[in-house]
Amino acid sequence: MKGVDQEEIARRRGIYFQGFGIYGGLSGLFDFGPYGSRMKDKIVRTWKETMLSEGNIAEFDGTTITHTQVLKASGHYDRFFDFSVECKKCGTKYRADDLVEKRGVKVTLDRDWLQSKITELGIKCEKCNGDLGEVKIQKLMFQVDQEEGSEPLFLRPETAQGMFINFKEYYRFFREKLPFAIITVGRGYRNEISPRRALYRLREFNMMECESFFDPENETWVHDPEDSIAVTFLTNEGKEMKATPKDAYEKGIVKSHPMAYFMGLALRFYSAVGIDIGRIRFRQHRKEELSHYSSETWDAESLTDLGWIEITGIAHRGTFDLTNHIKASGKDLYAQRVIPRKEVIEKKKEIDYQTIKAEFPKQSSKIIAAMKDGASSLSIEGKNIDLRRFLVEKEEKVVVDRENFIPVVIEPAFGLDRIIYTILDHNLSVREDSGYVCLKIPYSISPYDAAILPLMAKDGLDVKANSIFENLLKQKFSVLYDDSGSIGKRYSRYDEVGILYCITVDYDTLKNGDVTIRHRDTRVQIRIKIDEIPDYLGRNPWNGK
RNA sequence: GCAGGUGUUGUGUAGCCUGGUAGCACAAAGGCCUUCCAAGCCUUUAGCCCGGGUUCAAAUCCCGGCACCUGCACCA
Repeated sequence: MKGVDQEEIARRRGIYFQGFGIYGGLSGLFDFGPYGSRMKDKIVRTWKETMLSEGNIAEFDGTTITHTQVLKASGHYDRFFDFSVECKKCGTKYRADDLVEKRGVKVTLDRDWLQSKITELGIKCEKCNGDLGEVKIQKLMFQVDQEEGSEPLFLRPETAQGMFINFKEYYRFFREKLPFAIITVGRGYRNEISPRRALYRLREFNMMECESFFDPENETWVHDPEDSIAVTFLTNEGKEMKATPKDAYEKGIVKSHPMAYFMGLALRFYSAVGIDIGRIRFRQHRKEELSHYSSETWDAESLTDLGWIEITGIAHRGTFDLTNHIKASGKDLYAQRVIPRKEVIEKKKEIDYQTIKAEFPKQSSKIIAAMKDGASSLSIEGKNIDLRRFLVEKEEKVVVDRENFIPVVIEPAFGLDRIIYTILDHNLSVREDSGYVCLKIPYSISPYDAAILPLMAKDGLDVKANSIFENLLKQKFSVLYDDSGSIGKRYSRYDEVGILYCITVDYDTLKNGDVTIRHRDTRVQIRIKIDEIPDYLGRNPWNGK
């Protein structure tokens, strides 16, 4: 939101702030404070509820330290090094491997090799023809060193891989039926060259990822795409139109049914956490922007004071990941489909043990061993014997009703930190009359259920308020108690961190046993009985109004 | 990584050019007052990014480092 410095409020109010502050801070690393941690938790909970209510989605919680083989198979390892070289004269930066490759030379990803090739080929700056400097290595993944001499490990650059390599566990869990999906909430790590802009580009970030698996012959989700929320779709051909995910699928804007479905889920989730759907659009990746494995990718973008930022990527990963893990691990990560039952007659050649024993009673074991090794002849007692005559052909009926295939994957990946940034951006508003800031987030992601405030900290009001506070805590409500300063100041304090209800204990409370409940957005107050508070907070009757 | 800019209590900032007690506002804590939307008064807590140099004296000038911000480049 323009006019409000989100970062300043986040820092002052303990929502989020730069990590390692007392040591000067480190860019791209942010911590969540007392309010932010709780909000983050509730956003994650909302996301999980949205996803898990599909019925055929299950959770996975994997490690962040990752086996190197996984990243070699996934292709990350090869992109682990970025070789850059800079013009000494004008400062233009190039990818060293690109420069060499452009000259038709097959590239070896090695610094010294690239350095000598550049010298050998006499490659100069493309802009000013100046001399190029030293080839530098940028590591894009964080490396974890093990014992000296052994292979290093890496912190995962995405949470997805754990869900691919454990595909079979989930395939069994879902009793071998597709489609199903796996979700993970966790951290990923990327060594960004220049992480900046608060929560937008981080080196350690929170992701909520979903990997859904389909039979390529039936790429359909179990429910129909959302048809009640419309947003703008921007295609890679530059077309722009307003549509619901269902429309978009039916009109062929979005090719994949599940992809359209997940767009709808995303919209439902955004709206549940208070993101303004009017400031959301889906943008299709251009051909040259697509990852090498993807045939179709859509980003959900939100409009914030940083401009349009990507908050979710929905990518068609095809069979890329499972295929690579099958190759690299040699393990079975196939799914099976039922096909029309057919009987196949298989011809097999078998060893005729009886004849061998009858003809060569003493050498039979030697002959059999030779045949099992695949020998076609053997010399026994000076005579060369053709072993092929001991093979008899047999026919066998085999019933085939299943076949293997590699499932295709559609991945909706939500960037939690950017979603938090968007939520704050869309919900921080300035009151017109006072100029004070109010964070109008939904109750479901509000950091606390309510604040309990005595009108004044005397005449027993504080004692009464405190007993209400203790009582609500016992009933597992998340509440705060505050008796400092004037009542108006306290209301404002909780408005700014998005707490929806302030419960005030005043002089009538002592007489009548009731309190006032004040609504954050409207500032309207009503009176209810003390006993009714739990029920009221549980029902949240003000939500959505 | 390059270029430019910046670093002063919890937050926002003044002071730096021209060296001499580090100031303001808000926030926070304690008190007085106050019967519902950041009231007032008194009191208090708390700061010059780090290291070195120049100087009688450095927030201020010089050197080095670190960090952050913006642009460019890079990048899921």
